[in-house]
Amino acid sequence: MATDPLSLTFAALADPTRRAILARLSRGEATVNELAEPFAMSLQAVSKHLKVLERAGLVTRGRAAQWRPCRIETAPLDEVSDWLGRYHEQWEDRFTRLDEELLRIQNGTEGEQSHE
Amino acid sequence: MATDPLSLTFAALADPTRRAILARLSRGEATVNELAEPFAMSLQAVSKHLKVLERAGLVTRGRAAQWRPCRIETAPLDEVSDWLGRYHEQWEDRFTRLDEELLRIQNGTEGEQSHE
DNA sequence: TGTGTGATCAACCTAAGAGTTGAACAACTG
DNA sequence: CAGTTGTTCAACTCTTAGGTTGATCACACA
Repeated sequence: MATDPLSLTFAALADPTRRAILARLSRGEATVNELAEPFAMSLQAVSKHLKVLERAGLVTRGRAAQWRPCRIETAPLDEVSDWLGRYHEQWEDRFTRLDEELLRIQNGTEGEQSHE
Repeated sequence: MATDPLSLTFAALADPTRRAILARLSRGEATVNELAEPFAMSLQAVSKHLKVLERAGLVTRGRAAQWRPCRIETAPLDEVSDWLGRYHEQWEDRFTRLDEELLRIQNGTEGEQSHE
């Protein structure tokens, strides 16, 4: 797998379990046990998911006695948002170009159109 | 891998090559050869990347003689944007709660703070 | 000090991702 | 028809992701 930050973030988000963990964490900190409770998988599996989220910077963990409270971090999501944003501009550009093309077609500059 | 739409989209985006392909396609349609040209990998590898993008609905392909022109599709990116958006609201909520907490601390309602 | 609890580490399995090469298919072109 | 070009299919390798179980570590508490 690619190890650049954006790829790590996207990869971390490409799993429903991990997205559910983030959803839970967005409502406040939680321990590994609390996070694992809703899932039909072992605690160790959830721990691994947390590691993936941690590697992507989406989660940080504190230390309180034998607990490791997990907290969501928003910075990587901001990066995703930025990335999306750049595309959104380009979509608009693209739509603009499409509009122009449609105008050309409507003006009869273009020949017949396929129906695909 | 998970096969729900959002997971497919995130997984497709979790690769720099595929994001570069999308960047190229956002500037207009392109053939497989054109898309493969900048990369130091075989044409077949790029073809596989395109399949991944296609499965996620990020790319559709036409047919023109022996060419298969690729076109970017924005719908899945909109889904990502929606997903992010839901989180963004929650961040704001969270920041609001943090602000409240900071106020409480500044008012001396809270005891000493750790420096973590 | 021993014991229960929270969490991770280690080893293992299976499936899938990402790349390769070689062959095959599809459509234009001479 | 033969050859060339664009693209995909098939088989193979290598690595990693995601899950399991069992052992271990870290801390609290009686």
